[in-house]
Amino acid sequence: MTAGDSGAVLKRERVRDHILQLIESLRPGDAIPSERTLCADLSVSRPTLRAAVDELVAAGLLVREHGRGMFVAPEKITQELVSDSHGMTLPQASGTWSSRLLEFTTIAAGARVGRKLSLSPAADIVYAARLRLVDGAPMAIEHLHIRADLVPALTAQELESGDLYEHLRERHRVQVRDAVQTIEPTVVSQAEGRLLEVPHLSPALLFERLTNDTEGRPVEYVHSVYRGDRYRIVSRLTLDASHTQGTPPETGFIPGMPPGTVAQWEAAPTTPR
Amino acid sequence: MTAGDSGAVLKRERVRDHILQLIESLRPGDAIPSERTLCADLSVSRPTLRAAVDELVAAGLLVREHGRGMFVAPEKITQELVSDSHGMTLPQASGTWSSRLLEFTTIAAGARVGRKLSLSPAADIVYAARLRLVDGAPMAIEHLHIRADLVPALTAQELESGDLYEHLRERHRVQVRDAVQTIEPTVVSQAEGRLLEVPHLSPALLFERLTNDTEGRPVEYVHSVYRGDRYRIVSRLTLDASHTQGTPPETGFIPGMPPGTVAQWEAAPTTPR
DNA sequence: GGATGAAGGTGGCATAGACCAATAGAGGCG
DNA sequence: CGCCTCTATTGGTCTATGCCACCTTCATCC
Repeated sequence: MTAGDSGAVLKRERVRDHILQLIESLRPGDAIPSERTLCADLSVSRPTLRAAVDELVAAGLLVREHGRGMFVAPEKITQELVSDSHGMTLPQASGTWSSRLLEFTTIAAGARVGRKLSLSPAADIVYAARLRLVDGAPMAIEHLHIRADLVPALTAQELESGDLYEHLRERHRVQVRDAVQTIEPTVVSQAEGRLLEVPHLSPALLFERLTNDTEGRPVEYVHSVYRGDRYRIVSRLTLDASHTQGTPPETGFIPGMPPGTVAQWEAAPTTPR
Repeated sequence: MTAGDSGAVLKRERVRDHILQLIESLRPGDAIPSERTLCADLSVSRPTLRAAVDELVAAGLLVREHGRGMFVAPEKITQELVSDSHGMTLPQASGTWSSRLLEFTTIAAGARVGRKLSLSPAADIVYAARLRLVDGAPMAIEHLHIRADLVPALTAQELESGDLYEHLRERHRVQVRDAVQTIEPTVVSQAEGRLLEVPHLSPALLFERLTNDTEGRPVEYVHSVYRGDRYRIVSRLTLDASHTQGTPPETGFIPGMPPGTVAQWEAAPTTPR
């Protein structure tokens, strides 16, 4: 009995559902049987079982601990949305942020970054990689690329403490004004997973931000990866009159965010456990 | 030479980097050597090579086509941020949206949904699952839960065409006013992958939205999964005076989104190919 | 000439087995 | 008694191999 034995009922799925059932009968933190035990119970090979477990780990339902075993994940993040009848209190950003500098050099921009910053590929930029932590726990990896000629005296100290934008304004006479930011989902690589202390291929948010100063010059290009299990974006949407009373376009409307919507953002690290 | 031969340099990583290099020398759509060929070239087993490729597929750099081969992904979504020096034109939402109704029933709310909508678990809700398409291509799966007593005459037709909020207002006398929405990264399940036509475990965005009407009553609870390779969130951030001149808080600031930031959203499906 | 179908290549799924690395616990030694 | 080491267990990685399903191609047949 191998892969494609008619029916499209993958062995992985059967195994996954079995473990899922197992999880539901347990509480967060409880241990589940070892890989080898489950293999025997379900009559599947270990790679197959691991493939099934991989899904559950990626989905955040299970955590693995090398040498110890597998455990039901402490919380399901999708169960956290608060909505207390009237006011809708947001779990406002909590915890104290800190940074650990991973790298800090001045290098040539290169083609890709140069294009984004409207610079020659040979122009110097300050490149810094920071691990951002909340209450000591890793939350994000930030890759900053800043025009070197604008901040010739930028120090490592300034990247490790305080608000970078404030340092830019106070010490370097660079006043940031606006930015364009894109957000998309991604998964963490092995190296990123190690830094963020999450399993390989865990969901994450990828931010790309291009910041301009008051003169319209591109100042920095930031590329960040935020942990998906601890970070979420919360927005309050208000449907304005032009939409609720006007003629909404049949085509081109956006289900996720209705047109004419005014949004207020909060980006909040969610508290663990 | 097996797994942990000192050095922590995983074979997978070496293979991945090799393929990455290969990708960079090619253009989108180009084919890369077959799995078996690469195995021979790199002297690794096929499962190992597949594990490396899995990462690249999950990251959206490579696409696999059963029976045909592996190809460089049509676009690298991380290369699409536009920034034309002055105005910053956004690749505004394009394409025409349509819906395919997957399910449409009236059922009891249950504990979880009931809690979100401030209803008794036994109260009836209209549940609808929709596949949202852009120019015919799957973009998202939406699970809607609407208070049944507010929309007793909701039809399948209304869920398949036009703006739902408009139908609610015009036909059902329900005027939506605001909503709280959370966005977090996730990965698609096997079933979701099939519907969205993306590989299993691909990155995706999970939206949860709770919508209220003008009287403050919760109307609908929506749970949606958007393709990560075709959908992204674009925001324009403006740093206001209170931040650029005031005293930014040392702790509690949010790197992804500076405090005092005014954001204007666009949620844009990215064009394929 | 156009449809048919067999062959070979490709990715997809699964197996069995091996060794490494991290952990926890049992046992021995000081 | 306390510390250490040794061992069993668990997850982590990799190999080698097989079969299946899908796609393309090309030779064949009508």
